Amino acid sequence: MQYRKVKNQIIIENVKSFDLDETFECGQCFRWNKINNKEYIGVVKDKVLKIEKIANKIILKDTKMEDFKSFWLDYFDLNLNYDEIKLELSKINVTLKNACNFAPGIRILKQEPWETLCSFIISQNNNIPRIKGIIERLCQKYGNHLFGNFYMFPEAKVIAKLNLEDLAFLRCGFRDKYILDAAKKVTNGDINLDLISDMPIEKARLELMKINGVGKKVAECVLLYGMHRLEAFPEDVWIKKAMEKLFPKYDSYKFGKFAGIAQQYIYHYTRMNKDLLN
DNA sequence: GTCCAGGATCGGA
DNA sequence: TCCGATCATGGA
Repeated sequence: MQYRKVKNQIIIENVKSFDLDETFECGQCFRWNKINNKEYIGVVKDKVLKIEKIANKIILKDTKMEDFKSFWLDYFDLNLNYDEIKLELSKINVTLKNACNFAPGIRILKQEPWETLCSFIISQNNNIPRIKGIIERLCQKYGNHLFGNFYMFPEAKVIAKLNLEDLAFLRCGFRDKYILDAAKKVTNGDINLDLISDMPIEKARLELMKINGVGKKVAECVLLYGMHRLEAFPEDVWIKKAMEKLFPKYDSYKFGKFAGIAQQYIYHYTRMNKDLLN
C-alpha cells in the first residue's frame, strides 16, 4: 500500500482487502451512505469524508494528509493485514473459507465507542434502514452542525440531560429509555468506556451489560466495532442460525483472536445467500 | 391483517 | 437455568 496527495485528494494505491460496498454495507456501521455508483460519504467524529474506489485505488476526497495519517489510516484499520487473517481463518473450515472469499474486502472499522454503544442499542429488534433513520434524526437534533446536511453524533453528556419526551421524535420505540440510561451512566462515570476498552474481555462484557438495554449481543458489538476487540463475537439471529447450520462442530472461540472478523464474513455471507441456512 | 427486523427484559415453570 | 410473551415502529 502506498499513498500520495494529489490536489485535495489522498490516493491510496495497491490496497488489498478493502472494498467500500463490502465494508460499509456489512452491518457494522450506520452513517456511511452511498451517493452514486462508486462513492460513499460519511461522518466520523467532526469529519465528513467522501471516498471512492476505482480499480484498486481508494480515493479520499477533500481531506488533508495530516488527517489521513493521524485519523483515517487508523479508522479504516489499514495497518492490519487482512490477507494474512483470511489465510488463517480459511484453514479452519472450508465454509469459513467460502465466507472469506465471498466478501474479501470487508474491514472492521474503528468506530467511536459511545456512538457504537448508542447505535447498537438502537439496533435491537430493528432493521438496518430504520436504524440509520433513527440515528440520523438523533444527530440532526442533538449533534453539532458541521455543514450542509452533516451533523456530528451527539455527545453522551448532551443526551444525558434529556428526558423521554425529548426523544419521542426519534420514533425509536421502547429503546428510548435505554439510550437515556446509557448516556447517563457514561456521563456520570458509572460506565467508563475508555477503561472498558482495555479490560479483559470477560470483565468488559459485564461492565457494558450494566447498562439497561445492553445484553450479550450489543455488548459484543460495542467491543468489536467500537473498541476494536477483534476476538469479540456478536451472535445475532443470523450468526446463531449460521453456527447451527454451517458450523455445528464449532464454538466461536475456535475462530481464535480474530473471531470477530470471521463473524463479519459469516454474517455478510449468509445474509447475502439466505438459501445457505435452509 | 400479519410478519419481521444485527435483542433485552421480565415473569413463571 | 430456561422459555415465552412483550416491548414500539414501519416496511413488506
